[in-house]
Formats: sequence, C-alpha cells, structure tokens
Amino acid sequence: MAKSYYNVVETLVSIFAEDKGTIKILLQRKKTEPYRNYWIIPGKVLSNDETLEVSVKKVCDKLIPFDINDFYETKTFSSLDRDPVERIIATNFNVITSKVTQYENMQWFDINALPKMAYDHEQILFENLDELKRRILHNENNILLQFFPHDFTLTELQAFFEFVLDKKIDRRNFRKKIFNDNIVSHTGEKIKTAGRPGELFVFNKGGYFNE
Amino acid sequence: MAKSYYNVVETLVSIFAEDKGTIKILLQRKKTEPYRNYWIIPGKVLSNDETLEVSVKKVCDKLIPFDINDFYETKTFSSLDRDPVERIIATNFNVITSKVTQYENMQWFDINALPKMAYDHEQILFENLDELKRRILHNENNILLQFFPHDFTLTELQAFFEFVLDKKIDRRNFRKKIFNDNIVSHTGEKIKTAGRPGELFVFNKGGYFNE
DNA sequence: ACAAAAGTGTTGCTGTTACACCCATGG
DNA sequence: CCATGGGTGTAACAGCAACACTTTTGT
Repeated sequence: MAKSYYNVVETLVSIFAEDKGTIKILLQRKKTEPYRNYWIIPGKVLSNDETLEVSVKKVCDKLIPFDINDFYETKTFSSLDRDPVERIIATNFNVITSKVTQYENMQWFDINALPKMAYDHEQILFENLDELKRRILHNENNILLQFFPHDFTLTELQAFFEFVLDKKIDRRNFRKKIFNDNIVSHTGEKIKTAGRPGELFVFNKGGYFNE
Repeated sequence: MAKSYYNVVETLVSIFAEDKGTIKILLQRKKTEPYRNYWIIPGKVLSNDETLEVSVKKVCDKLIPFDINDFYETKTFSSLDRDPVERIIATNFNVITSKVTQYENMQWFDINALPKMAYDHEQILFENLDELKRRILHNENNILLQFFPHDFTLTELQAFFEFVLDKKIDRRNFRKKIFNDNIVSHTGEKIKTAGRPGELFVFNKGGYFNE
C-alpha cells in the first residue's frame, strides 16, 4: 500500500444498558470473514462529509428504537494491524440506553462475560470500562438517569452499585448516602416483590453527587 | 469535494509544563494564511503508515529536547468546517514536560491568558483543561512527577495546587495531606529564598492519592 | 532588629463505616 | 404463621476545614 495522507476512519458505538443490577453491552455477530461468527462492537465507516457524531447517531438509529441524545467519545485506536485487511482508524463512543428488544444477530452481554470478540474490540471495551464506572459512581452528566430512565427500587439501584464497585454495600449506609446526595425523588408507588413491596424512586434531573 | 471514505487526519499535541506555580502551554505561531500570526497547538498530518502515537512522538521530537515517554489522548474533533480549506479530523494528545528553552515561533502561555488562536484550537484546549486538572488533583499516572521531575518546595507545590483549584489552601492542611498521602520524599536539601530556606522534596514514583 | 518566608497542632465538623432488629406482603 | 425481601438508628472513626504563633535565614 502506497504511503498516503488519506485514512479510513470508523466509529464504533458501545451501547450499554442496565439489566437486573448488571451492565450489559449490545454486540453484533459478524457474518463474514475475517473473524466470522466473532462478536463486534457495532460501527460504521466514516465518509468525508459527516462528523463522527453524525456517524454515531446513524449507527444508533439502526440499532435503538428511540432517540439517543447523549453519548461520549472514549478513545481513538490507530494500530496499523488492528484490521488484517487495511488500516482503519477507529474512534469509540459510549451510549447508554435501556435494554430493549433484540435484533437479528445482536445480543446483550454482561460486561463480565464477553464472548469471543473480533479485532481489538475487546481491548477497546476494556480500555473504557473503568472510565464508565467512574462516570457512574460520580453520576457525571446524569449518567444514572440514562441507565435508569424508568423508576426503580433502592434495592435494584444498590445491586447496580454493588456490581460497579464489585463489593457488598450496607443497605442502611447506601440509603443514607442516596438520600443525602438528593439524587432521587419519591414516587409513592410500590412494586410487588416476593416479600414486602419496595418503594419506587426516580432520578432527579439536576442531581449530582458531591465532588 | 466528492464523497469518499478517505479522510485527512492530524494529531495535535498540547504540551504543558509547570512554571512558578502555574500551568503553561507551548504554542506555535502560524506563519501562513489562513489564520496567519494566530497561534496553534502544534501538530502533524497523519500518514497511513503511522499510528497516532508515533505521530505524536514525531511532533515531540521536533519540539522537546529530551525523550517523552508518557502522553494521553483527550478527544477527536471532526467538524466539517473546522479547517476552512478541507475537512481534517484532529485527535488531540496531552504531553507534560518541563518548561525548556524557547524555539523559533514558539512560546509558552499561561493557560489562563491564551493568545488569539487559529481554527478550533482554543476550543480543543478548553475541552481538555478540566480533565487535565482532574488528573493533577488525583495524581493519575503519576502526572505530578511529570510536572515536577525536579525537586521542589512544598510552597511551590501548594502554589501549583492553588492554581489548579483556583482557590487558597491552608498551608498546614496542605502539608498534612501531602505527607499523609505519602507521595513525596524528603531530600534533606534546602533552597534559599527571601526568608527562611525551604526544604526540597521529590515525588515518589509509586505514590498515589487515596481514591 | 526587622523583613520574609517556612514550619508546626488542636479542635470541631462532616461524612463513612459497622452493626441488628422490626415491618409489610403473599402463600 | 412463616418465608421473603424492605425499611430504619446509633455510635465509633477518619478525613477535612478552620485557625495563629514560632523558627530560620538575609540584610
């Protein structure tokens, strides 16, 4: 390949959602060689008349049945051999959504139990999970509201935090902190569970953790 | 311009250094139109046989008289009109170094007193200063050691923190925290100042703040 | 001796941790 | 009445904020 100043650029869109106290990611099964039947982060090659952000929106429009209005870039990957065929520069974006009905050749995976992934896509994910967790713990950009657009019980939310922190949290201390930080509102509604019904809460729009 | 999947990509390299308790950035004066005599973040167009990281190293080699071994990407910018001539995708990297002798057409600027900058370069800087400050306050990747490879007094270090936080810090509390977090070592050396000489310290290699 | 900057401790406040029992519901 | 999960308070501890005087050097 001749030296040139033109490059192929792609966006990769890592789509995350909360599911039963865990974080899942939506991956796509690759149907062609190379890496046939491996899983990939969905994406799209960038044309020279669109921005990365427009490209991300287009990918989301194909995969998510409602509008996305928030996402963020994590990193750009440019190794010469990340694609065996030609050098493609990949910029990864993270999107948070609700876990929605499934699509052809797509599946939600727990981020702790990823399938065999093509190219450097597992690496790309790994390099961004710590940052994702940091954003969750600090509720940056109201990311918790993106994970929980619906109402939820504090037990569900606690399970999610325990997943992110990978450790048990005391129930009383957790509730104290949540109420103290003023990030949730009472709905008065209850949800039926196997035992005593739990109260449902929603996230405040402007709520931020201290710091 | 015809639609194509080939893009021009450039690296921009924001070079920071500590100077008398402030953060300075090394900018380059543009000598040609457009934006003649405006200031730019130094950079370089990427060829299809080099990675972004290699490109960053090449830029640094031209501008800094010693080896750089640490830098990090901040964000990729892809607006269609960020360059009036053609669409160029820019990935910005941050480098921390020591403030060294000056180069032709280059100058160190206080990050709070930037000159007239070309293109979207001021925007690119702004979008990354908060993150830079966060890394400093948490000493991520031993970034303080990169800012202070030499020895320093606690008064100097405190001035730097006050600059980053944009507020006064109590001297006693500051020293308590620094010693508590175990990130500096005594050298026993003193430096002459206008009053009582201050002790010089160095950063520990493995020292991290709590969190 | 005085000017200039470095060095040093204590107290109150605030947030975090650790810990165990009662309550509401369904079967 | 029992099984299941939800809801609640208090005490010890740690980190953080506020506060002023003494020490070392150069002139």
